[in-house]
Amino acid sequence: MPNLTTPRVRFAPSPTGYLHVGGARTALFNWLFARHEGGILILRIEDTDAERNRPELVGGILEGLRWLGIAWDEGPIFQSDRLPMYRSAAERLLASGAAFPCYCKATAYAGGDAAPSETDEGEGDDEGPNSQRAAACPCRDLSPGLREIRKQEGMAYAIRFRVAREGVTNFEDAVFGPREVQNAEIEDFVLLRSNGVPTYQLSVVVDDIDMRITHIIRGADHLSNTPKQVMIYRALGAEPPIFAHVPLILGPDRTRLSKRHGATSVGSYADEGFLPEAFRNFLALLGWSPGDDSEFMRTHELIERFALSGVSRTNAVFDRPKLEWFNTQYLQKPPVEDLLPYVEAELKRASIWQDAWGGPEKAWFAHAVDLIRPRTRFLGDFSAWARAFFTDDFDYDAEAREKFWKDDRLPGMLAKLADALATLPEWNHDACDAAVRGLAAAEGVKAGLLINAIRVAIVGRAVAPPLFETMAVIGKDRVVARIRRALPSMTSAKTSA
RNA sequence: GGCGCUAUGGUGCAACGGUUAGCACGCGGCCCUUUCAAGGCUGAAAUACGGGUUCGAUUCCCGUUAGCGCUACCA
Repeated sequence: MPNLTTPRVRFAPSPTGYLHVGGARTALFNWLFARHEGGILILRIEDTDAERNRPELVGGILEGLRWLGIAWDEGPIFQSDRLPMYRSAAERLLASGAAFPCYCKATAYAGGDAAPSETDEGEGDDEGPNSQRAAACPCRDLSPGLREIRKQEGMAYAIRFRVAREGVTNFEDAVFGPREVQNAEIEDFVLLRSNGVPTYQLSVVVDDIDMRITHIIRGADHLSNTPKQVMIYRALGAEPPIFAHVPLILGPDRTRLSKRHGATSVGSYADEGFLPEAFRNFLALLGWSPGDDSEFMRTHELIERFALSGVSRTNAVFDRPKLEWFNTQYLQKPPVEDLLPYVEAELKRASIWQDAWGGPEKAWFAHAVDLIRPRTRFLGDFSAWARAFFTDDFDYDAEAREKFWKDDRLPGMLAKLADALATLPEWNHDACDAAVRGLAAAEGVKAGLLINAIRVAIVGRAVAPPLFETMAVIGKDRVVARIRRALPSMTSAKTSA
C-alpha cells in the first residue's frame, strides 16, 4: 500500500547552461536525501524563459546527472509543456482577489529608469538611478470601473500577487531554522507575464504542489524569495512543504562559482578522468558533514548517513586539490573490480583495449590495474604513463632515457640479461628478481642501475610500479623483446653523446 | 541603497557552555624505498573585531567589519 508520507523531492535545473558544480551538488543532496528516506526524486526542467532557454542543453544536463550516478524516479518533466496549468492557477488567484492585473509597461520594473528617483545622492558610478525598492504597483488599487475600461481596451496585462501590506510571513527551513519576514518588505511581484508565460515564482509553486513535493532542497540563493512562494502556496490553499536551503559553492576568490573560475561543468570533470564516486564524495562534503571527522565515504555510506541536519549554513569554496585527492583515493582504495569498467572505458577511448581482458584474461587485466593504480591520479593515467602495460606501441620518455640509460656498460649487460631471462624456466617476481640481482652481482654493479634501466626499457618511463612485479605482469616474451628492442637506443644515445 | 544570511588555520569540515580547539586537503620535515606514488610519524597554521550574559564562551545576545544572497514581466 502506498505510504502517504513518502518523501518526494525534486531537482529542477533550467537549461540555460550545462550542469554545473553547484547544480550537481544540489542534485546530489536531493538524491542522497531521497535514497536515505526511501523517497522519490523527480527531475523537472524549468524552461519557461524562452529567451534564455536552450533546449539543446537539456541532453547535456541529463548526461551529467547520469555520469554522476544520480538516477531520478520521475521525469524529466518540462515546464514548457505545462503552461496552461500555470495560467489557470494565475486565473484562480485573480478570481479570488489574491492577485490583480497590472497594466504597467513591462519595462517599468525591469531595473530600468521608470521611477527616476528624486533621492539620487549616490555617486552613481555603477547602475545608478533605482535605489529605492519597488513600490507597490499602482494597478493594485485600480477602481473596478477603471479596470473594466482597461479590459475593454484589450490592454495586455501581467498578473501580480497582492502582497499584504502588514503582518509577517513565516516558514520552516530545515537548514536555516524558522524564518519570518515582514510582508512590507515584499513587492507585488509578477506571477504571470503579459505574454502569458508564468514567472519562476508561480510555476515552481504550482509544480511543487502538483507533484506533491514534501521537501524543497535547493540553493540558498532562493532563500530570500521563499516568502513569496509561501504566500502563493497559502493563496492557492496549499500548505508549504519543508524547505532546506543549502549554502552556495564559491570559487577560490570567494565569489560564486562561475565559468571564469575554469572548469565548472561536471562534464569537464568526467573528461578529465575523475571517477564519479570520487566526485560525489567530494561534493557531498561541500556544505554537509556526517557530524564527525569521516571524509572517505563510499556512496552507500553517504546515503546511510545523509541528513538535512548536517547541512551547513556557510558557503563553501570549491577546492580542486582536495577533489584530486579524493580521486586518488577512489582510484586506489575500493576493490579493484569496482575500477575495471572505468579503466576499460579509458583504454577503449585510447584505442588500446583488447576484448580478451574482459573475458579469458580478466584476471590478468585486474592484476595489471591493481599494480598500476597506486600511482594514478586520473583515469587517463592508464592510457598515458601506464600505456606500455597494454600495448607494445609506446615510446621512451626522454627524461627517463637521459636519467637511467647513460651508463655505457648497460647495453652489454642488458643484452646478457635478455638472454638469461629468455631461458628462465619460471616467470614470476622472484625469478626475475634473482636473474637481475644475479647479473648485477656478477658484473659488480648495483642492482639499482639495472633495475632502473630495465624499467625504462619495458615501460618507457622512469615512473612505474616496482620492477619485478611489472616484469611478471608484462610477461616473459614481451620483456625480453622490449629489452632487446631498447639496446640500439641505448647505444646510439651513448655514441652520439 | 533596503532586507536577509554567514563568519573556526590557506581550503573543506568537527567541537552544538567546560577539550592542550580535533580531522582531512594543501605546505615543510623524517621514515620506508628500486623510480614515482601510496603508507607511517611529525611540524607550521584558526575561533574576524568590540562589548555583554555566565563561575566559565568557538559555542548565547548586541554592535562593528567583511563576504555572500535577494531586491527582474531571470531562474
